[in-house]
Amino acid sequence: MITHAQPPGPPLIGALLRVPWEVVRERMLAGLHARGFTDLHAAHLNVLQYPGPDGLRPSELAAQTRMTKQAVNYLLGQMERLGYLERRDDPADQRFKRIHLTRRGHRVIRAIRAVVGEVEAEWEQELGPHSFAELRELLVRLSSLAAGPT
Amino acid sequence: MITHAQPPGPPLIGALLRVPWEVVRERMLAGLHARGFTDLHAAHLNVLQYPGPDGLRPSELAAQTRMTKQAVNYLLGQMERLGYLERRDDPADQRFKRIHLTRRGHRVIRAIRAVVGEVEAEWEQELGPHSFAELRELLVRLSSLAAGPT
DNA sequence: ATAACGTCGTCAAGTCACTTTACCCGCGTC
DNA sequence: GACGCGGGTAAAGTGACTTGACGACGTTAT
Repeated sequence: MITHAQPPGPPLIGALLRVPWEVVRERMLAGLHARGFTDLHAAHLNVLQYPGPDGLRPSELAAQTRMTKQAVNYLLGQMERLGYLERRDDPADQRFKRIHLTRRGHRVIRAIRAVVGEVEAEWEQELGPHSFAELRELLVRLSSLAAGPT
Repeated sequence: MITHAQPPGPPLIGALLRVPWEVVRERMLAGLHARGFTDLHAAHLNVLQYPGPDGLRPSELAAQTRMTKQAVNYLLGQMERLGYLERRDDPADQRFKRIHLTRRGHRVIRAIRAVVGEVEAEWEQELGPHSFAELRELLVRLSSLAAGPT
């Protein structure tokens, strides 16, 4: 432990959000590997991020994840080869494609939710049920106004 | 807006932490660019992350940011060339180096805190002072037990 | 004293997740 | 039927890393 010349000041909301978020992210990846999905990397979590890519067009997913459509397609190509999803033609419009999760893909989504559920349970235990419920509700409000302050 | 066959379930704590964190991260970078620090990229924020690298050894910073020391050194080299910091020999032990922020480096740290302060003020306005204070306190508890559950 | 050892910082090469640029292909419009 | 547009994709280039190796310094054992 080192004390600095100038005090760091109060903890910033940036660090306060970053630290738990990184914990969740690491637990997700470790949990997937532990459940046998050893061929998934951290980058693939971006494609699987809530609520999942099933039924979306690649461009929609790109907009949602704030990546270029090429970057998304690069990851989709890998995950298709690994058997997690398929890119089929949209029957209504031949210009579009639709992402369809395979059974394995759906299992991954469930696995992620299970892992996050574990983390939530641990935190609920540590913070107490009341505090944890309050935290969740505040985060819901925060992330809804952060996403679209309509 | 598309409704899916299977309901997405309640919003996961992962997404709830990720969305606001990404907002903060984007605001930090945009704020630095707006204040004239246009030569900093997203990766440099990892080096500057709370409470900042001043006085640390490269290895300590690597451990803190969970990067390899080579990755940290790569970024430190860039930021040294850009005039944000210097790597000097530790006077007590010639094996070590110490990171010293330059004046410009200290200005960046202050700029980041100012930007995050703006975001905090906005969120406090939207959530109300009481709710925001509660959110911060809960996040402090959460990220302290996430970091080291001693 | 000096030799062995353990880290720290760093150089070099390789890898991976992207970005940039460009193109083709359906569909709707003029 | 030519046109424009937007979506998906292929190819090359870039940046942020990882992996592997190594010399320098200080600490410990001989």
